[in-house]
Amino acid sequence: MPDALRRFKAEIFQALAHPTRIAIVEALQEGEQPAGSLIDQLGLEQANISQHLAILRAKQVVTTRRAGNQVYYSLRDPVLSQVLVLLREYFYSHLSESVSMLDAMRPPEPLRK
Amino acid sequence: MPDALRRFKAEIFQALAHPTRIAIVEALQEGEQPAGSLIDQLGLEQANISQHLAILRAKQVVTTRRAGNQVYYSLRDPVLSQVLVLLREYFYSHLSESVSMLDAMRPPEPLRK
DNA sequence: TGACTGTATGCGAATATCCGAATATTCGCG
DNA sequence: CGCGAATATTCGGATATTCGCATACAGTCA
Repeated sequence: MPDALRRFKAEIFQALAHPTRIAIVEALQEGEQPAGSLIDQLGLEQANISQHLAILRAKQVVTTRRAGNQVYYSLRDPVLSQVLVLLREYFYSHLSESVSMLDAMRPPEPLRK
Repeated sequence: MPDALRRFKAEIFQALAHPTRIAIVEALQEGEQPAGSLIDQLGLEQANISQHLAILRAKQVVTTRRAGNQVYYSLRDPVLSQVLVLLREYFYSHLSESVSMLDAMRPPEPLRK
């Protein structure tokens, strides 16, 4: 039985395991927003954001509401917000190691090839 | 600046985005354990667990302590534990949809090929 | 209907993840 | 040193993610 729970948690983590999707969730913390507004804020390709939204939808992290032309997105449960808050504290409480981890991890695009 | 934070969170989520790694973290909630003990509990290949442990180490989710022959693993910060607790509540509070999501998502290996 | 805005989906290529099998490494002991 | 136990790393192939581009779909308004 707890195996299903573990798979479930893994799915949720996977849904959140991308900077763009985290940005989306953060933006939705302020309240529901139409997709277009998210696209503006994040400044990425419309199709790309829509794909990430599809993932969040599939994992039921967000819910949608259609209003005429637009689709409003919102977080399904504020608990997900809390998770992000916890991780922010975690990040700052281990700031130095955390940063070095990020550095080490993704040679984050060479300044110039 | 918050971009680094988002990348950091994504890395952590990614680290946790696998049932085996969740099982490891759950096991470590009870306290530190040597790798061999984890292998016994989870009943998976030694190499496989070691690979997952390497990932958790790289993302600094766990820390290690060497004692002679063995390597003891422990959670670096209990906040990660709390995250799992929050998700458990989340899971149960949306139980029916959650289960159907799991079903829908991964036809979880057909009973017989 | 047709044109237009907003959103979603399909496809292909580059990259990353996962697992098993084989091989290394490290430590303690005789 | 050389062996055995505990743990780590490497490699290869199958599968999954991510992205850009092109296209499809839905709703509104004239």
